[in-house]
Amino acid sequence: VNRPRARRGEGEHLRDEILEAGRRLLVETGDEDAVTIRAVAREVGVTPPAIYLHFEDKNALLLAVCRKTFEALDDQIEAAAAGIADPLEALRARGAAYARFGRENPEHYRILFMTRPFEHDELEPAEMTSGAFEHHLEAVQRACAAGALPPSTDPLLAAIFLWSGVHGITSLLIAKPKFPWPPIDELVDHVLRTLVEGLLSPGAA
Amino acid sequence: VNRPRARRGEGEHLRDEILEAGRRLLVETGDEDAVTIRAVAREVGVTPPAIYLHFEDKNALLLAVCRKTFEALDDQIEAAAAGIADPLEALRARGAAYARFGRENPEHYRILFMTRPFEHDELEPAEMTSGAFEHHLEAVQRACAAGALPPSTDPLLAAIFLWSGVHGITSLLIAKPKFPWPPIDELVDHVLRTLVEGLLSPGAA
DNA sequence: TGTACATCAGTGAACGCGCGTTCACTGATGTAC
DNA sequence: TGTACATCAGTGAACGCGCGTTCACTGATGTAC
Repeated sequence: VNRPRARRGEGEHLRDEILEAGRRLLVETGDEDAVTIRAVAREVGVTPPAIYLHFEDKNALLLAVCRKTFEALDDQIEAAAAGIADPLEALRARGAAYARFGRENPEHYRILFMTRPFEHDELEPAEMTSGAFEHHLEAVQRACAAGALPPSTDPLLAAIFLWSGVHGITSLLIAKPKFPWPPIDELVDHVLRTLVEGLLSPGAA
Repeated sequence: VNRPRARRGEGEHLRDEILEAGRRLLVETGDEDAVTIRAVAREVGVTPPAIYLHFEDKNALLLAVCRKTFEALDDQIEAAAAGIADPLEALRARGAAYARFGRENPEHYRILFMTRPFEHDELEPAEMTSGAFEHHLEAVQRACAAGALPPSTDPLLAAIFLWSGVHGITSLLIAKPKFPWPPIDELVDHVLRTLVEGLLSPGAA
């Protein structure tokens, strides 16, 4: 519970340490409720009131942790799809990256997509997602423009369909770890392919 | 905080009242954490220690509430599919009933499918689901037997695919109420139809 | 029919705990002169 | 170069709260004789 005090201009440094400690607590305890002001302070090696120098309250702290995580998710998806020319392949790669992120960071995924929205979050709708959904929608639109999806396809509906499908398997794997799942990699791959098949069917307007 | 004491054999009556109060708290507060021993006792009109006459601890109480809810979900799905001859229609009707349950009982759905599994739950895997997944799997197998799905279909994979797809849209609607969803009934219907289209595609082995 | 007594559903008070948040403060860092 | 002083990143103690759980108890209900 001892640590060097920051120099004059280095208040921001502690802010970063606090965020990182919040992230670490989430990962190590696997419990959103474990991220308390006091636990974070303990983790950083600082007294609880020091947190308030950098965050208005507990909610603001959690919100900041989430925003950081959203950026990481978006980055990983963009990186996975970069350089893939075929638009359907790109959609599958994006979905695979999304599912992988969820399985590698289950507690972050949980807080992003499986918990009740925060109380005072005017930023939920779009700002909060750091544009990840917009990027996804654009990828679907590119597939439509390339003629890779049926002409009757509504890009927004198709994008939501894919998102909810990938989210479905990702979140079930997290929520029901004891369910007798078949081999998980094959399962996720099968789901991704079958989802895209559904979009390709001319029956689904 | 006054209520008539139960007669000799009527201890079970209070047990039911406790479960019902737990369910009500979940619905009214919309917060799993609001279901505390003390809050339930307050709701029933009894002192906290009285809860322990009927449940070993807080976990056992929550578990009992969940089991009750699982039964309700299973019942509603079975009722929705009863009397539908066409096996694909039956699958769609089951999915629609599942999604409806989630939207009408968001907090129950959350506790059933979106929260961390409890600590000492040897019953998670199958007993906990009250056979709901088994019933779903049987419905898929009937569709296979009737030749309504491609012969290469693996019933277990197909059942998980449908479950995760319906769960996906259901849980996203609950977790992201502020997202600019298109009209919800049409959206859910579209997702259900497109999921089944995916299964029908011969490409998805 | 009457009475002593066992049963058992529930009470009331208390325990120790960790939480979010506040407040007055301290003491090293950098600056003005 | 030296010193008084403002700044500001943090401390330490305390607040009131609700929680899960325990323990010794009470008092109406039903039963044995």
